[in-house]
Amino acid sequence: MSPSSAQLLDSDVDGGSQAVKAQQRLREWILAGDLPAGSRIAELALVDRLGMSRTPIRAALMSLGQEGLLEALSGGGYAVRTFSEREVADAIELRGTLEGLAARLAAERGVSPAVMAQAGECLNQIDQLLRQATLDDESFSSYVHLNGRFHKLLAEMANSAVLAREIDRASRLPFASASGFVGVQAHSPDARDMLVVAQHQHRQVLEAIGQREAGRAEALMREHSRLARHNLGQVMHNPQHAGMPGMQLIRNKV
Amino acid sequence: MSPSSAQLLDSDVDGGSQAVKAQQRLREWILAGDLPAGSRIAELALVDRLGMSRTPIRAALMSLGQEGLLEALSGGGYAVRTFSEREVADAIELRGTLEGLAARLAAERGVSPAVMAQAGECLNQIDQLLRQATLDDESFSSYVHLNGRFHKLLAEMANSAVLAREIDRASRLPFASASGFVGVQAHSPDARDMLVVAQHQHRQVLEAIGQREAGRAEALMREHSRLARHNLGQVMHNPQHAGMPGMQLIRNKV
DNA sequence: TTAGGGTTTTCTGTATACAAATTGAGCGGT
DNA sequence: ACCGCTCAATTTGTATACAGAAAACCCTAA
Repeated sequence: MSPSSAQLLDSDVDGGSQAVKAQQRLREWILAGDLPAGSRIAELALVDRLGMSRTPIRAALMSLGQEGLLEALSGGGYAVRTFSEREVADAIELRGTLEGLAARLAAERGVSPAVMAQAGECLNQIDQLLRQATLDDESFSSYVHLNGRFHKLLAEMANSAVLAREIDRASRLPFASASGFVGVQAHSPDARDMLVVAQHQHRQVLEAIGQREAGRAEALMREHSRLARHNLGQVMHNPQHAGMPGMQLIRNKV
Repeated sequence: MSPSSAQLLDSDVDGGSQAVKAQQRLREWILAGDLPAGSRIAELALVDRLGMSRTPIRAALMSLGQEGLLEALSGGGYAVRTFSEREVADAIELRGTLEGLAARLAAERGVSPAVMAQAGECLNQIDQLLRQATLDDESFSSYVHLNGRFHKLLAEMANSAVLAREIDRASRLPFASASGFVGVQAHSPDARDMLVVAQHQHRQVLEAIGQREAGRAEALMREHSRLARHNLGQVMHNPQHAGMPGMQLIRNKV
């Protein structure tokens, strides 16, 4: 993985600036539920916990605010935001729509053989992973990694910086990301089957892009995001919410 | 208009905090071309020009960076960003896709009669405006205002905070916004005709949403954004680039 | 003349000090 | 008992001072 793109890897190596470090650690805390949701976050408390001055902390809070994890309060300051089930569903739909647009543009404009080969290799590795009848935790972890890589490649296939940027943004919310709910379903009986379906869609999308079938590529990518939405519904009706980073931020009612 | 949403109105009343003021004035300067594009923006120079300390200036720069008007440089700091014609086209396509999603969701979920009435009234006012055979500058200004209002209402019809937020974001880039190119074409001979076409699409979309025709609503909204793209092409091939705020940021070649 | 290296200068990132504003509690009135 | 007001304490927003790093510059050598 490239060091420039701070993926979902927690407690990565300490990023260059204090502000980046603060942003990373704060994001971890928010997703882990270590910060109370709804009430204002006192900056001075973070000064103690993070061991740095208010300046980089304020910068990090601002970034996380524009990222959507924090909401700006009227009187100033920020609070950890919570999401209704429908808001999460909308975020997934939004990501699916953007990825659909990327797939369509990729099909319309054509993709360099090198990138297509990379994506194909990525899918081959997933195929190899799914060859096992039962998957252990490590396999799921590998799948999450490969799946993220495939989606990232797909976003780059459109060769559009603005679109790639926006897809990245929409995938920032952990429950909206491409592999957000994969880990949650890991211990479900039909967990592997779901990955098989997802992988089939991956293949179809890549084929559609290769064949320059723009409409089909877009529709497939949209449908692909429905898997995440399905998983969301499953999870919300079962109290096994543990396992995913940002699950605490999804409030059951109201 | 609500004071909370800082629309496209330049030199609005001085916003509460210094940081907001800095953001507004910097945005104006960037869009007007008062800041050199490409090279690093020295914060100290802004301290002189804005008459405030570096702290709120840095906050404003960070916001404008995440807004897309500035790009973060490797060695730190920011530079005014420029856009290729294709990047602008992509930004328009992105906005159209998001607005299409909003229209589809609005049709699927249904819209309260109150909001539908507001949108209808908005279109009636546009109709009244277009009743004139020739439009003066004030009429175009009114159209821009009403058009922005309609698009904003449409974004709210989906009743999705995340989507509305993203549409607002995608419309921040002036040349990607719904009424970005309207003012440019104001003195074109077929300027009014184009507004007539746009208004027809407005009516069709609203009708589709009212009839719960989700697919049609989405397709119409996407097609509606193609008008902006058409205008982009027109403008890029004619050297009448003056008139629009952020036109300097679109580079002709490379 | 040009390339390279070292030095100086400027700039960004961070810490801290200060001011304005908001929140909360305590108190008095109805 | 409840509502409103005042005042104090905490908190955010801003200004400034400092440290490290990047960049520009100049000087030297080939």
